Amino acid sequence: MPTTLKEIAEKINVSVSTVSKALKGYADVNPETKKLILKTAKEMNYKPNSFAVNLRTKESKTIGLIVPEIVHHFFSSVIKGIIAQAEKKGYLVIILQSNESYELEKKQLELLQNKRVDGILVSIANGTSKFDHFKEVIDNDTPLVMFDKIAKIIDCSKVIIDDRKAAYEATKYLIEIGCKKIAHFRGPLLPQNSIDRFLGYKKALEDFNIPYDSKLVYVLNDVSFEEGKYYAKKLVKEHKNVDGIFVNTDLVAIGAITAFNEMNIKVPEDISIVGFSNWFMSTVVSPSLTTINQPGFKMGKEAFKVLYKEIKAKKKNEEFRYKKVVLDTDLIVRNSTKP
Amino acid sequence: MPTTLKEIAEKINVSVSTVSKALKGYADVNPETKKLILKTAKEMNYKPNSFAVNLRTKESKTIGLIVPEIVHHFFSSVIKGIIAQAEKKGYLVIILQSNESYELEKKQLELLQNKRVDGILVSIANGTSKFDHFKEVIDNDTPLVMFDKIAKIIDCSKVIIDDRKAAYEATKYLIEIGCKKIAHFRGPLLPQNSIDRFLGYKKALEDFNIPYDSKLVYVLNDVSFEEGKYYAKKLVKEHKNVDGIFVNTDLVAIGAITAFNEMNIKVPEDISIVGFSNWFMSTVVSPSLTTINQPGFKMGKEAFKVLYKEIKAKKKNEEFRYKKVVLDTDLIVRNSTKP
DNA sequence: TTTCTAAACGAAAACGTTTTCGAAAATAAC
DNA sequence: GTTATTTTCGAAAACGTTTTCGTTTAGAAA
Repeated sequence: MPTTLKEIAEKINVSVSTVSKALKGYADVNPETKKLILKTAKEMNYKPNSFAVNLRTKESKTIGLIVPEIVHHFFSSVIKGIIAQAEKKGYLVIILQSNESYELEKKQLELLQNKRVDGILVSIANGTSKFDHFKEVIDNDTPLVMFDKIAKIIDCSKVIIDDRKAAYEATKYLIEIGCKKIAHFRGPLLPQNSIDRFLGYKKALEDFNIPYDSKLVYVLNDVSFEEGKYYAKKLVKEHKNVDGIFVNTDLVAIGAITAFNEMNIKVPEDISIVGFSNWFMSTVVSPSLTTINQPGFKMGKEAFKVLYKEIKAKKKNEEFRYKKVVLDTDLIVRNSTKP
Repeated sequence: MPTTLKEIAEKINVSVSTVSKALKGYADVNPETKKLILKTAKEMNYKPNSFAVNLRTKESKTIGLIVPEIVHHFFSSVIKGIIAQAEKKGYLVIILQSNESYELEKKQLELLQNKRVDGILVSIANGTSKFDHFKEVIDNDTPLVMFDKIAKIIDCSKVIIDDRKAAYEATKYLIEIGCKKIAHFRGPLLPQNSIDRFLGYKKALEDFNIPYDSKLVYVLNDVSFEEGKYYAKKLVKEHKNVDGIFVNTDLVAIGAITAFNEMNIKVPEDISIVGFSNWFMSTVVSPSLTTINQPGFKMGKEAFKVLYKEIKAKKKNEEFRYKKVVLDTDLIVRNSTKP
């Protein structure tokens, strides 16, 4: 039903080639005929068939994106940034969610490659400990950029924050306001960022001469509100005099606050809490949560920018060096930490 | 670089047609040769070129999705549902956000059509008051399904909740617990769902013989936390003895609660508040928010299911009747309303 | 006049698949 | 042995572009 080059060509008695060239601004077409072609193309409401264009040019102007979870303040902010930046450059974004599962992640990576997207953005699932599926993508010459949850072992471009430094700052702040016994609710064992946040926490303790106690570190599985509640209760059962917690994620910290409220343990008077990510929710919870601001929207934009450059470079067969972009974070002090 | 049918064919001295037919399970190919073809295809790691398949079959196994905003608990739940259901059927989802803008929405609808997606899911922007761009899509024979924020005037399939009924229930509950003077923070004037919620509120007042006062209805613009705070303050300045508010959206209701907390107005003792949507945040705010549960994930799944049927029907040239799916909501009582 | 250059156009191949249709070979029916 | 049928295969068109390369024509240069 939609108009094709052929139909335009027949209507005004020129060849398909000439129509195509006129539309694409080639020099070897008479200004008069060009004008005529443009006019009739508009009249006939011509829209290039993207399927044919894709086949011919071997690119789809589409990228793939895999995130562990969509219903998540940080990731949805990243997604928003990616889509916004991609649209500026004429790219569309196909989104998939791995649900923190290695199997799904692997399958979806194949899906996207079979669809022949021009590039892939990915934030790695918690369940992923093998990384060959990423290597395959890179070997297949599909540009790949990792963001937020990355694999150190894989050689590709990355857009991240300095989790270790941010965690250090958070813990340091707890120490500075006078906390003596500081616990840590850490993320699962595998993801790089929960490792780094843990290391930042540990380093801060060392630097300020607070003995590190592995019993004060609790390992979360699904990083949920419920787990925050559960481990807060567990913490007060198992330890006395804990006066500070650095928590891997806001959602968990909020769960902890809720538990403390229920147990009539005063935040921040009895215990100070620092979260991570600056979810919107953290301004709303009572007491509001001191946390590390993690710039999701900006991370999304940056991630696409890096990917875009790789796509362009690959197209022109240019040399390309992998980039590592580290975004700034900052500590946002609210009411879950004593002054 | 990737293997093509031709390369397989040459390797084992059969024609391209035979290879294609073997791979697609046609009956007219010898079991022996079929086995050989399948084997070599696997060996050569053959993956069909989706660009060519798209061109040939005139379908992309991809749908488009336009939402007003991605960083939004309800919409991200819907997105999750859509992607999950689409993946089950082998479809991928391209996501765009209109930012509540008519201009963007229109442009993005064209974008998706030019990309020749197999179908489009859309939730209408607040800024949209003309609907011709949707008519065009339908006239172009692209399956279109609206969800949540729909246009009554456009004849197409829709997946919604009964906003009017839900709002009626919410208001009725406020009346039943003894509220006498009930305000309403309504959404913008254009979207159908804020109209319907307002009408439900009004009807409940009438049915229970509470005089309707238009001055108690405040019209929000961007439906934000800040607006919730702003109008809560405005409300207490302009009116005495308001003892209940039905708010268009949880986010706004939470803004209102925050404002009341700051003003030392007790919720629910002085004033009861009911929100709408059941954002996760509503369990966390203090006091937790009584609200209407709006099943986002399910709505996403249903919306895709309806679209899928239309795509199939169109492909087979079958007759198709537009569907209207209405999902159940329920009132969730928490602590922002007195018992 | 002849030769050369430039402008304008079109033929055709190519991208990789799907599917129709006809042909050949093999088998069955008579 | 002939005819009819089934099985198996491949040629070729088609999807709609893009782009190379050759051809024609007109004008400039000699």
